[in-house]
Amino acid sequence: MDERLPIAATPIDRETTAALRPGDHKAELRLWLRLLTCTKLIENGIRRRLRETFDVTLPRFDLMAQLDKTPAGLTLGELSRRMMVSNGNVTSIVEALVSQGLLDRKPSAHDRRAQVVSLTADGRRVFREMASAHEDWIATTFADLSAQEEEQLMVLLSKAKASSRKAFGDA
Amino acid sequence: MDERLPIAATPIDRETTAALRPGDHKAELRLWLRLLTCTKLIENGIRRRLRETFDVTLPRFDLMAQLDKTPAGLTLGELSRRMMVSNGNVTSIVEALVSQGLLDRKPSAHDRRAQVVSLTADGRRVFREMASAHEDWIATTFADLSAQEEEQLMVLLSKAKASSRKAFGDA
DNA sequence: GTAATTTATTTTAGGCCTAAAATATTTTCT
DNA sequence: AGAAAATATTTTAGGCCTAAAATAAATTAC
Repeated sequence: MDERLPIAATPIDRETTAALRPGDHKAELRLWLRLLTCTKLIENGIRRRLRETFDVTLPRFDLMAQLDKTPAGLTLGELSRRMMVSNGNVTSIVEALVSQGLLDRKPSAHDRRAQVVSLTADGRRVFREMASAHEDWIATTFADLSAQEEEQLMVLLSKAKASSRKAFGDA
Repeated sequence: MDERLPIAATPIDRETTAALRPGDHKAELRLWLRLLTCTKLIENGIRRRLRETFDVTLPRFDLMAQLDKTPAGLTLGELSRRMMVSNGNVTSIVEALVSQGLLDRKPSAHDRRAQVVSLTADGRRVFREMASAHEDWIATTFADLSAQEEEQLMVLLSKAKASSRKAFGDA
């Protein structure tokens, strides 16, 4: 038997533990799972409310939100980048919203490959109404966190975001 | 003009500000968007790596992860609840994995309505290999956060999770 | 014990999503 | 200018996802 000190019996921090067992990153795994659970929980809740209250899907709402932030309109490619979904996906969501009369779609002035999409007057009116309710639902979602906790969470998520970008590359 | 004190000029905390403007919850909205961005960033990165390295989809990996944690197997309903996706969705993912020989599917001993799904020996071997790489990718994702920051993030997300559950109901 | 309700799963219809290939246009290089 | 590379979008094939309806079996309430 090994007669040396029982190092595991000494309380040591997690970094050291990880260093002793190079392949063990259970803490990070748990963190990721919690992040995922948290997001899915909120996402599913918002999705349900949007459907029940306004009969709209979450992706369509999200796309409209991007356009509301940019009244001049966005190209499909920019929408794709900002929403972090594929090009083809944006094409079909835009198609649906255009046919509902909520979006306007016109060729770009400078680039004949590109199309600029923007909210119609009706789209803007509809979106603003939904956004107001949405904002309240989100507020309720975080109701049990203090302003300070929200701020801390914001800061930590920013770090996680930066770290992730570095890990996976911006491409 | 109103001659009373210019209350907005006094530095006050955000809670108070919110109370003065009942409909304003921009801070929570930004927090939610950051949470979503962070999750999508990691999810997309992991999805890409799983496909490139193991030619497997993320939902299939996630389902196998649930079963690896529970060697005795799970019913489809339990899988659905734990993965927070619909019943029908689980049905089709299980179908794909069974036909790949990675999952075993048998009627429940006590309940003839239910089916118990578990990893086959091959499925377990394949999953363990993927899980090891996955764990490393996740570790890299959070590499720029200290152990203390990870712990703080974990705690705050737990609070957010509890708050969300309360807001949306457990149903 | 039978009827009503609940629970587990599957099916259906439709929408979201990705990756990869195809098309059209613009930019860059020489 | 002309060829090559890059960019914007669409299309295609296939998988994920939901909601709602349909089955089938178990449980609950008379």
